[in-house]
Amino acid sequence: MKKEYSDTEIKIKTAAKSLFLEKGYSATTTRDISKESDINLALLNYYFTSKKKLFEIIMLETFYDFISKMVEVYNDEKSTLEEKLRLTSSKYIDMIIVEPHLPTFVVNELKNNPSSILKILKGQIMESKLVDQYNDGVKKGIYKRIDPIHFVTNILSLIVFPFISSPIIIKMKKFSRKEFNEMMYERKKLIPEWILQMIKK
Amino acid sequence: MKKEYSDTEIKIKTAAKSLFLEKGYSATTTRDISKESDINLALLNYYFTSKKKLFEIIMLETFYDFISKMVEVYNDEKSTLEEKLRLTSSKYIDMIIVEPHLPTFVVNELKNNPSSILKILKGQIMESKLVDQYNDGVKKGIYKRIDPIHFVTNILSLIVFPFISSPIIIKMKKFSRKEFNEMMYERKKLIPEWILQMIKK
DNA sequence: TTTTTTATTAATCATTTGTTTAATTCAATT
DNA sequence: AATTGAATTAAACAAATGATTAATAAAAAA
Repeated sequence: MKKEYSDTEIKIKTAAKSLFLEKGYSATTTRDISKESDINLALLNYYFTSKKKLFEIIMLETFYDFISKMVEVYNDEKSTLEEKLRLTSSKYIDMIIVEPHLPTFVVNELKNNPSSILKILKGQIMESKLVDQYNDGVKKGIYKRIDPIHFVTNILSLIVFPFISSPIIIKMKKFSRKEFNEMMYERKKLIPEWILQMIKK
Repeated sequence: MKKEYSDTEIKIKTAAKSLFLEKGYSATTTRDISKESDINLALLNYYFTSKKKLFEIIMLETFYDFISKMVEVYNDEKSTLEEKLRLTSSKYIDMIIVEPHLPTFVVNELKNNPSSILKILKGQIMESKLVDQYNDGVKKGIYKRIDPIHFVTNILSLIVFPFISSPIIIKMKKFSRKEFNEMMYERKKLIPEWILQMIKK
């Protein structure tokens, strides 16, 4: 299934990913990529046929990584709901701090490439162990009965949106990037607590 | 202060806004705009000097509208904190349902045009009546003491992020656009309740 | 070593894109 | 009616861009 990439291909992909993440598809030129990866311009088409195709490969891989990080935790058999919340919050915030352009890239380029890429999602989240555990809690009468989509949406919203709106937050609070990250580290602990308060009766 | 725009200028601006919102700055060409607005290509530069300048005008106005909607409610003298939450939630969701591309556009193009546009924000939110009311609640011991930035961020996250991630939600739940909107109408009521539960001791 | 295949390069092509020019039409002013 | 300035147009320009070609170098197979 997985393709083996040569050194040159990896160089191209690495540079392309970095540029696509930072500037988006349209604002990134093939010459940008060739320069950044230090390969000849023609090699891009030689290996990846077109800019579009190259982008699709990167988009797919990136989105897959983005979702996997969540799905793995959501489907862990041993952990409780609360532990899953803590782990998701922590892992996601760590991941995005390392690659701050990730969420904007994903949500932004997603609206143009919907169905084919979004197939990855099928059932992975709405039929996860986490949602089961939430539904169990509802049956037991400890959690409120609302559509689990709200539960799942809220988790992601509280984790991801602050990164997407980081320019606004940084301006409002006169934060440095470091201070902003500290705010996000704080949220690692806070978000699971908030989510629990939201669902508890 | 406010410039009077001629018919032609309005036609250009309307078309340009629609296209910029949908496809972003780089993916929108001046010929797209000229076609969509049914004006001669040269008129774009005649009235707005350059694509860049035109974009900046639209970006500024759009961001201003986006923020004003919030700021007006946040600074209302008569309403309680709870009423402000309900009104914000309701007005924002209504606004974005009408213009679904708005949030993605704002957050996405914002990272390229930071300081000059973000000046609008200065103090408008963090020194608002809403934040005062939150701080009062903290002093009275009814709300938890956390940095109000979290409070403000959470409101916006729960309202706006679902729209940004609508392709994901729609795919996960096999929603139609109509069903998705109904989910968002549901959230009008839910979000203020959630926020209160998050801050209450 | 020779041959064949693969990888890399510089140059070039055909479009696209933002912008400008010069001519023309339209509207207001004298 | 004649004149002036603004608005509009078609055509063109120069630069940028995605992609291809034909030649060369390197590696693998014979």
